[in-house]
Amino acid sequence: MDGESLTYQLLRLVHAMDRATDEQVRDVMGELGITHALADALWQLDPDAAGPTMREMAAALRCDPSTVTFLADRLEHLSYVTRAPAPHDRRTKVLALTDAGRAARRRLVEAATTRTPIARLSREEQVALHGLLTKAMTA
Amino acid sequence: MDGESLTYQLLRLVHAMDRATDEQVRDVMGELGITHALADALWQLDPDAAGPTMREMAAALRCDPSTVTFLADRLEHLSYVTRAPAPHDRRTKVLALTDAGRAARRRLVEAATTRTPIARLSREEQVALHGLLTKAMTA
DNA sequence: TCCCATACTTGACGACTCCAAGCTTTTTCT
DNA sequence: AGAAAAAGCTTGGAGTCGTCAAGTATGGGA
Repeated sequence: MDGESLTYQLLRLVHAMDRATDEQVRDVMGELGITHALADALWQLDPDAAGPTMREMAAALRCDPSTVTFLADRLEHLSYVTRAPAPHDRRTKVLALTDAGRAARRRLVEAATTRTPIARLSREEQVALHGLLTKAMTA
Repeated sequence: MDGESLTYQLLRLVHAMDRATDEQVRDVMGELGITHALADALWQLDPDAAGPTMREMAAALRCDPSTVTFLADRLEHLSYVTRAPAPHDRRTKVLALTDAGRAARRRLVEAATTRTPIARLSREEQVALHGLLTKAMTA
């Protein structure tokens, strides 16, 4: 196995792991009445920090701002988030989790972290994995 | 950082790495005239092995068989794949890369493997990463 | 032969995504 | 201050993606 095909194998493994985790969480998304894209958006909302603006959410999701409008509409309708104009700049809308949204996000994170293939690794292995991934992503 | 949030961090890292790789390849997909889903399908076609049937492709992509019909239509129209009935069972259609398809796939794989954040790791680190990911995925 | 399972296709519908255009609010320039 | 430019969000249109249900053709077994 030469260097190129090792990287190729790693790409496949990373992709497979990401998809496998998604698949394990599908039933929870169904129970919450949300889709994959909505779950991604919920995932971005930190329960303990100030909510992002629409534009910041678009940057985090790497999508068009108008897509965030579409997603926020649905999350708001489900009462998982609120969308309020910022006091200092009324052009921007700030997204914030509701209590129901926090509960939904908690269920999502709980299911993902317990069911992902990563959970099968020991703590030492997870620490090693964290080191390698962090190095690759920040180098 | 407790065990749960370590797993959470790892999930974010794996997801971020998968997305980062996609993003680095976007321009190549544009040049090839294909979308993300079509690139995924092309990625599944082994240039050195017998092509899969539509159904096998659907299983590999974890999607509905009718979606493969849709994707194969476009790949065939772009002259990247052929779709021929299998001789022994004319119900099944076998997908195969054309020369142009092989070239397109090579460009895709080449761009992905050289631009992915994983490529920043040394060979030893990649081997370690491969061991950890394989263990998680097969355990 | 008749029945049924398998493989693919088609049509319908909803979800996702981008782009271009429009509106409101803020900032900048004169 | 007033006009112009910029920023942020929303709307409308189009194309892609994905599933489900129904239809067609082929293969296999009673």
